[in-house]
Amino acid sequence: MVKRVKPLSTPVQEGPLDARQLGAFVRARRTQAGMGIHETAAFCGVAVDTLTKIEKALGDVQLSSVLKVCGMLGIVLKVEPWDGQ
Amino acid sequence: MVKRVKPLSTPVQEGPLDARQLGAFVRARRTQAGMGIHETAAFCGVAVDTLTKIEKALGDVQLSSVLKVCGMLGIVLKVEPWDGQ
DNA sequence: AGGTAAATACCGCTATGGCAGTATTTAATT
DNA sequence: AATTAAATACTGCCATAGCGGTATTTACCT
Repeated sequence: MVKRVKPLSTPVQEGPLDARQLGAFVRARRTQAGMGIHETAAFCGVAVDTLTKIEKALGDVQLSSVLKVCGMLGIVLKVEPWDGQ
Repeated sequence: MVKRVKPLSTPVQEGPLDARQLGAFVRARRTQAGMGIHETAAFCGVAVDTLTKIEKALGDVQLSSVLKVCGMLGIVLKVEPWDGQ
């Protein structure tokens, strides 16, 4: 009777990051960690609304919110260098 | 007598991306392209204020603004996969 | 199918990001 | 040092992101 969060598989990114892909990564990471939305939002220091918007790519969000969530969930963002490293 | 934009070198990123590093990448990319702030803001479809905030990491910005700027300048953001690709 | 927890939807309220336009300061080139 | 464009600073307005709290819906588990 203990309800669990169904873990999603890590998406494969091709091309530059967009909001939808970012959301997929966040949701995958969260579910793989077995965490709920409310729990995770509190853990990351953002509102449930905000985390939902990130995961579902609804509307817009602040960069700081994205960085908070990625930071707390251990999602590493990289800029691909356009010249030799 | 034609004033030029002084090109900055591409920064080296270590660790997860933060607002300051992102700004450095954007400014490096813009100056390497020989573009001014006003020109670039218009080209990217954001206000001068917004581009300045991104480059100097002042205050906060919308994710959509960041993605617009990165997209137009050819800056590629990647999520580092946490399991085998 | 029923019970239970997670996810989503809804509600104002407040804070602030985004914008255009202009004025001012800074800095690159001769 | 003078010139001229780029960069920054300032102003006000509007739109909306962020928030907590609660209510509702969805979906997992036995």
